[in-house]
Amino acid sequence: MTGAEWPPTPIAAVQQVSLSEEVTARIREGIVTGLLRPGQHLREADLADALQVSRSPVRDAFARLNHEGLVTLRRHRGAVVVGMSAEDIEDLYSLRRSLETLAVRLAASRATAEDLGALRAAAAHVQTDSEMMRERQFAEADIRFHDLLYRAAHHDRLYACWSMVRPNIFRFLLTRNIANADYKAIFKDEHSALAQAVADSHPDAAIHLIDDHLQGSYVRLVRHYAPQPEDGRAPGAQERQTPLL
Amino acid sequence: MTGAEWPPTPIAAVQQVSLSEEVTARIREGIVTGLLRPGQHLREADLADALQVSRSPVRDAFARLNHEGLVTLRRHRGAVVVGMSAEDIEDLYSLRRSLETLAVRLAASRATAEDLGALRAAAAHVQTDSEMMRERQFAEADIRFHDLLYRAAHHDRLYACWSMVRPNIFRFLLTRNIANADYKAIFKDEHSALAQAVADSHPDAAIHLIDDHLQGSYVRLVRHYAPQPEDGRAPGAQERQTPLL
DNA sequence: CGCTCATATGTTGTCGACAATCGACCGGCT
DNA sequence: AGCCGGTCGATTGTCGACAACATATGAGCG
Repeated sequence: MTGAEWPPTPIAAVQQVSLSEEVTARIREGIVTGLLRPGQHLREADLADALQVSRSPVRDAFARLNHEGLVTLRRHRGAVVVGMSAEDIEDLYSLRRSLETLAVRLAASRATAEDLGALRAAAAHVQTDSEMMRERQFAEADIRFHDLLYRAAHHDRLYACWSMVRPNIFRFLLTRNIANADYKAIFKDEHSALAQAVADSHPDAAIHLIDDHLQGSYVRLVRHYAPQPEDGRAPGAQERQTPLL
Repeated sequence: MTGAEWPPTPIAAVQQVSLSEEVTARIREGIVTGLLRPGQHLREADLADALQVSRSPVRDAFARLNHEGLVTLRRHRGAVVVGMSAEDIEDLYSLRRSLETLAVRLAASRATAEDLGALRAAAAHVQTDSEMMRERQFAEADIRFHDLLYRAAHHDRLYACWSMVRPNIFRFLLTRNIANADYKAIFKDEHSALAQAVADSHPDAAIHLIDDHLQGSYVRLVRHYAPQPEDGRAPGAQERQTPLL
């Protein structure tokens, strides 16, 4: 009994999101969906105008997105949306493998009953309406499962590291069309097996599974990378064509 | 030829530090040295007054220190200096092992000649005036070596993760009196061997060395933890006795 | 006497404005 | 013609003030 879940009917606590977090989410959304293109210069005043807020929350959002690696922040020169190169995918996944290996090992010993239930539910949720899911929902479901995996590790700093990686993975999942039927089946099976290994407290098995899972995910991502045309940073002349948000 | 080092005489570029970074460094210094005690409530206005700046840089600093895990930030309730529990040490070192294992593996293949030179110099620097070094300098030298190790990996996001861990390790090194002659010799030997393995491009050997090195460091830290009296968060009544900075 | 509700206080979140700084453009000199 | 220095516009970094929120305090009631 953790004492945190009451009443039994899971009424989600109204999350009092700060305006900064809201702005951060909006801009992040714009970046991961591709509305804000790589190489595009983001001006605080413009974003503040577009979002009807002051520059302070926008400034705060830039700092957070910088920590997440979605924008680069140069002194007195503002924020620039970073591009996604093959090296980025490689770095992201090498880091993710290190982090997630630790996560599943810890989860295998620290996960509570609630954690395991949430994990199984997330893995099953992909199964239930697997056919009708659009790319966006599929990417969200995938991210959600791995997020629960990290949460089950009960390691705040590890989760903070994952929070830096997560938006980038989400961005990859959205831009590469990763959501076809084969992948869905693969993900469902692997997620379920992973949840089972964690539930059974078999860290070695779980580590092996997450390693294969991430390796496969990485391979599929780089396979989809080559046909992707013109993903580097824009030439610079046509940066301001798209509206800001 | 990287083209970044000229003239041959290494004139350090004057680093234009933002006021926010300066404030961040000051407060971080106060926390790691123990001037700002665990559990102490930090008010933006007080810090701003003490440092003769506005609240904006202090606010920015709080956000950074929150990312580093040195303070916790609660909505409308400000920042609180976090304590150092045995679980923190365990979590920090489990995370550090994952990160640094990846770092040395990458460094073994990506390190440039300059990286290796800096690594060897840092390892040797501990050797040269090993006897006269005070705890503070020793801790700085240790951190500096590992920092160079991460830099040699040329993995920005990995380095960002290390930047979150680093201040905490530094804090541990300062509060546990880790700087006696034996430890110095151990660190010198292990750092040198590590630098050599990286220089020889032997990732497996380097991984093994870093694993042992961190394991030994962890054991020494927890050994010094027990005799440490009253390190948890203060009872709350005597929080404001010490001056702010 | 204990509990609930309204008030009060202090702190943070947000805002608009000023000033410092950076990059670009232009004129003058070698 | 090429290079250097000065000036200008644009953008960010910092500031002080206001408003919103959370907690603490005290009165009223059962």
